[in-house]
Amino acid sequence: MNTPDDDWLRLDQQICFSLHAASRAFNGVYRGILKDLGLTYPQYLVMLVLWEHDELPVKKLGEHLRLDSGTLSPLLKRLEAAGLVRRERSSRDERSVEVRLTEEGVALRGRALQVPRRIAASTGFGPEEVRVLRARLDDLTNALDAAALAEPDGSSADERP
Amino acid sequence: MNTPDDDWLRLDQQICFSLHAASRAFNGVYRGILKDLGLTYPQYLVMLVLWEHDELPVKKLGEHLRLDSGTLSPLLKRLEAAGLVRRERSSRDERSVEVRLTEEGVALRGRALQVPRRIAASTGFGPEEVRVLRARLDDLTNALDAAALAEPDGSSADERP
DNA sequence: CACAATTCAGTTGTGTGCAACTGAATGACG
DNA sequence: CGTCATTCAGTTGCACACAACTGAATTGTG
Repeated sequence: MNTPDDDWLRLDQQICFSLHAASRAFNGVYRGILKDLGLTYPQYLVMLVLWEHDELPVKKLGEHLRLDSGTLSPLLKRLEAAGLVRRERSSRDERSVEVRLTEEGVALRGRALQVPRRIAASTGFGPEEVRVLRARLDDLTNALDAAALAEPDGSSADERP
Repeated sequence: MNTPDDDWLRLDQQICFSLHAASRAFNGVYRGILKDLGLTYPQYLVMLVLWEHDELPVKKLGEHLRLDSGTLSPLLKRLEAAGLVRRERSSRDERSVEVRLTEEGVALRGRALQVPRRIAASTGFGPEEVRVLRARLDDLTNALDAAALAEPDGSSADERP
């Protein structure tokens, strides 16, 4: 059972495509539902974090979402333009920018409460299935992240002083 | 255990984030490995399809990958600029454009054969685990696609005057 | 205290992904 | 045969993602 290279390539096509497609399909379903709130999917992710924390520096936000400032900065500017968040440099540390919800941003949470319900209704997934799926995806992410750290490319690594 | 709205929102945060993060982590691992081939992840997906079919109109390519011309046209132009594919309008149907591999494109397959092996090595996933994961992701995609069709949105539609 | 290394947000450039549109070619139908 | 709808690739505009960089603030070290 050697599983020749050709078969591996075919299999890779399938898994690559499956994950890519699943991600985009998920995005698409949320897009339709979030349109009512005037949010994109990544903006919704940011708001979910802020509804939990209420006030957070950009750095922490990025750690929660695994996103860097190159993605977050313009995104937060758009959320600010929409009146949902306010950004102000920390007086403690002038390098840091605190992101906090406006009243409008807090109020939006009320309307967002129906989103998970609509998603669940759309997919027919119950809380248990969601939990299982989430666990598997996290396993995958952890494996991939570990792999990315272990083999950043070819050779020249040296990441942790 | 009625699972109040607040808990649903928290759960939604987790599954949203998990899928989003998994997709990006996957992308990141492939990015590192595909850099050697000079391909991006979506370009690799296109090449995988072409290695199977050798010649395909843009339309069919889009059906295989669930991508539309808005995404494929510029991507294919880049692959053409890289010398991997050639695009020529069909003589049968002047609306259609046939995409076919160049010799270089065909040759790249040889170097790509090591990609799945390196991915597998990076993640420690065997063929069986890959198959199971793929099946779950396809289930998810099918559920989400069906949901997207069933509930395109709700209000301002007006798709065909 | 001075000065180099680090941390942080932001900017720039490239490559998707998708909606909406354009324009050319084909097909359907009276 | 002529007109109108449909099909197809391509373009435009917007919003991520991410790498690489900038510039300001802070920290660590001597």
